[in-house]
This record gives sequence, C-alpha cells and structure tokens, in this order.
Amino acid sequence: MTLNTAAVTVDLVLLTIRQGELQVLLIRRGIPPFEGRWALPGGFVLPAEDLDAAAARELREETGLDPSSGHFEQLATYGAPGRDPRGRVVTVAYLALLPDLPAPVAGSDAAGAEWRPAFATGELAFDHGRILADGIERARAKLEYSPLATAFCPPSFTIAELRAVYETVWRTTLDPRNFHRKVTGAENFIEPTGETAIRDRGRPAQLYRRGTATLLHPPLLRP
Amino acid sequence: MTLNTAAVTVDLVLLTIRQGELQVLLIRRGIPPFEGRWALPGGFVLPAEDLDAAAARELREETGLDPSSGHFEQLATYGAPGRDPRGRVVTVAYLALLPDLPAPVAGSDAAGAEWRPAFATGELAFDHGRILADGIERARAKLEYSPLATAFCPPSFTIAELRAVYETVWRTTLDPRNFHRKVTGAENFIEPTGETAIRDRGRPAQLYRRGTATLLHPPLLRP
DNA sequence: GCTATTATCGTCAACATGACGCTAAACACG
DNA sequence: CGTGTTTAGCGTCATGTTGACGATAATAGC
Repeated sequence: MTLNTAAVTVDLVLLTIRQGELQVLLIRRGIPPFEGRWALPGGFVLPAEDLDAAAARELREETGLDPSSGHFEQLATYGAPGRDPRGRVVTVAYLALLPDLPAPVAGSDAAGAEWRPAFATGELAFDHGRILADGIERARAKLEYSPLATAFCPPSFTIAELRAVYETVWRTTLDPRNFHRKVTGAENFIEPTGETAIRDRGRPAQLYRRGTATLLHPPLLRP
Repeated sequence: MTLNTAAVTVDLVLLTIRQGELQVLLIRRGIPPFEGRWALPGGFVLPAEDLDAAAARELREETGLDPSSGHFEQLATYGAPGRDPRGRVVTVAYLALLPDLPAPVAGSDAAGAEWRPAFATGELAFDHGRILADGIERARAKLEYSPLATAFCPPSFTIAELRAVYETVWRTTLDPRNFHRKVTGAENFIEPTGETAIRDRGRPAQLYRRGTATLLHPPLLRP
C-alpha cells in the first residue's frame, strides 16, 4: 500500500478583517520541518471523513467557529512531490472568510495561533505562501461577482463598513457615493434592518443585513 | 501506513465541441466496479509526479494532445469516503477545453474512449456525474469573464464560429450583430489575421486568432 | 449656534447594452 | 446575367450603468 498512496491533509486559509487590515490565521510551528516558521492551520483527513468535513473540523478546532459563520469553500489542491520533506503529502486547501471575532481564537487547540497581516506574513512554511496568495486572489475575485463581502461583516452592518471590506481586500479606495448607489441597487445584496447606528462621527447610518442573492447583479468591478 | 493515507488519482473533464454540441470524453469501464458504465478518464498519480503533471500525462495518453493545445486547469478535489467501493480514493479533477481534433483520440491507450454528448451522458460511474456537472458549470462561468472560448476553436476562426461556441456551451442563442460588436470591442480578445474564409454559405468572413487578453473587458454576460 | 464629519441623494457625461434596420459579398438557380 | 438566399459586418436608438463630483442631512464637539 505504499505505491500510489499519499497522506492527505487539509489546510485552511482563514481570512478576516481586524484592525482595518486583512489578516490570516497562522500557526507558529514548534517542530521541524520549518520549525519556528509561520504556517497555515491544517491537519490530516481522518479515514472515514469527507474532505469538507475535515476542513470544517479543523476550522472548529482552530477558531471555535462553524463553517456557516462566514463563507467556506474549497480553494485548490497542492501535491508537488517535494512540498513536504517528510514524504508524499497532498493537501486540499480551503478558504474561509470570517467576521472579526468578538472572542478571538476561543477554544483553539493549536498553541501559537495568531491573526497576522495577510499582505506581510514573511516566508511561510511548505508551499503555504502560494496557497495564501491563491486564497487572497480568490477572495478578491469573488468580491466582484458575489455578495461574499458580507461574510467579513457582523450580522448587521453599515454601508461604510461594507465599503471598508472592499477597500481593505482590494487595497484601494472607492467613492462612497457611487459605492452606496451600487450596493443598494444590486438585487438582494443587502436589505435594510430599519435601524440606524452611530459608528464614529458624523450622521448616523442605516443598518443592513445580508440579502438572499448568491450572485451580484450588476457586479462590483475592481477599479 | 494505512492510517491517514489514501490513493490519489486525477480525473479529467475533457470538453470539446463536435457536431455542433458540447461533448465530453468518456471511457466505458470494462471491469467492476461500475462495469459497463461510462466514466471520466483518469489514473493514479505516480509517486514522484506533481498533480498537474499527472493530469497532463493522462491527457496525452487519452488524446495525444498537449495541455497547451487548449485550456487546462485544476477543477476541484473529491474525497468522500464511499466514493470508490474499493477503498479510500481522493481524486483531483482537471478541466480541459479542447478544439475539435482533426485526428480524434489518436494514440489513446484507453480502449473504449469516446466523445459523448456532455448534456446527456446518462448515469456515470463513481461521482463522475457531479464532477462533470461542476466542470461544465466552471466552463460556462469562465466564458463570461475570460477569453477561453477560443480554446474550443482552431488557431484561426471566424466570429460566427466563436459565437457558436458560446451558444453551444450556454445552450442559448445570441444576436450575431451584438456579439460581433462585443467581441471585436473587447480589448485583445481576438485579432484579425487579415485573411477571409468562406465557411458554408453567404458572405466570406474575416479570420481571427486569439488575442493576448487573459481577462475579458468588458465581459460577455450570459443572457 | 458653528464646524467637522459622515450619510445619503442627485446630476451629468461617457460608455455599454439589447433590439433591430441596412448594406455587402458570396453562392445557387433559372 | 439577374434574382433570391444566406451570412458578414456596420449603424442607430432607447435604456441602463458607470465614474466624477455637487448638494444636503444628521450627528458630535466646541
């Protein structure tokens, strides 16, 4: 059973927006290989476990969160022969977009898990740098055509907060008036809760919740 | 080495347009399980082989084609515990969009490989029905925002032939005049070769080749 | 009050879109 | 040769979307 078999793992690209920047959950490795380096959280797929289930289990173990808290999808699979010096390991990467947690990394069983700036992680262990880059690019692209930006937001949010998500992930600035027109005009993207909230300074803003759309029409294209 | 290991295979969703319809390359299984059923071509990943390389090798074995002949990308990975009754098999699916081959399935080592209508395959072996459906949906979506429709075309083609690709994959009809305006207006999508060709009846058409664009701007949205 | 700040609405020109008319260039047929 | 048929390619028009940006509303701080 050694021919043509490989260890199968799942690795997670968990993205959130904290402190006004895109951050990713990383774990500092305590053992070789890559001892002391940051790595994506992950682990083995159990013998009778589906891939999605393994990724969901890892998500719970690392963050205490449920996959339904934000957005969760398979990203891609990486299996270059030399990617793990210990042997043949094929990893199925998952991407999750999560709201900023009130209780950060509660119940994590992985000591040393930390939210780190996604655009300045330094060199990661294994091929995790590439996996992270692929995850960020997927997230950026999905914000254009899907309502997934709301996955970064709490259940109710202002349009300015939603705009901040786009600006943070895309690393750009957007005109507040045009953005307001587009997101309120897109079918079932967001719906008003009826309440208003004062966030920082200035006029109070309407609160919105996610709408029912799964595709954004019309889309919000990157400038 | 039985704990946490699995056999890793690649399966191919090879799409082409033949006889005016979207077709997929399938293989009739000669042995159990699923004996007699149609299945996607695929095979084991060799011990020292990258996933992309394994998929490219299978493509060559089945069709004699190079991945650069059309478009080639990883689709998704499937690893439900019961998907193969013989044991734990995780499969990495690849999607290829290919031009109609002048020499169909030349050099195929898989007896019983055939191009079959992609929208009417009947029940496939394993979870290949789902993999095929995912592949078709990916292809449909990619035609909107990328110039990949040209992957179905020979090196030089008319705008009507390109339109037939969209109409076949999307199962719809498009206005020839608006389509002409959009594809010629999209930046670097296609460039004229300078030659003209008479295809069937009517006025001769300009011939075009693929342009350099990797993203379609503006996109061609499904009606 | 007055000012700074943010939210929301409105205006306008440029561009994209769908529906569809019109002419051009080939062939087939009598 | 002339006429009809077919497809290619251009043009028009009403409508919708976009980016740039003006104007007003509602709050806090002073």
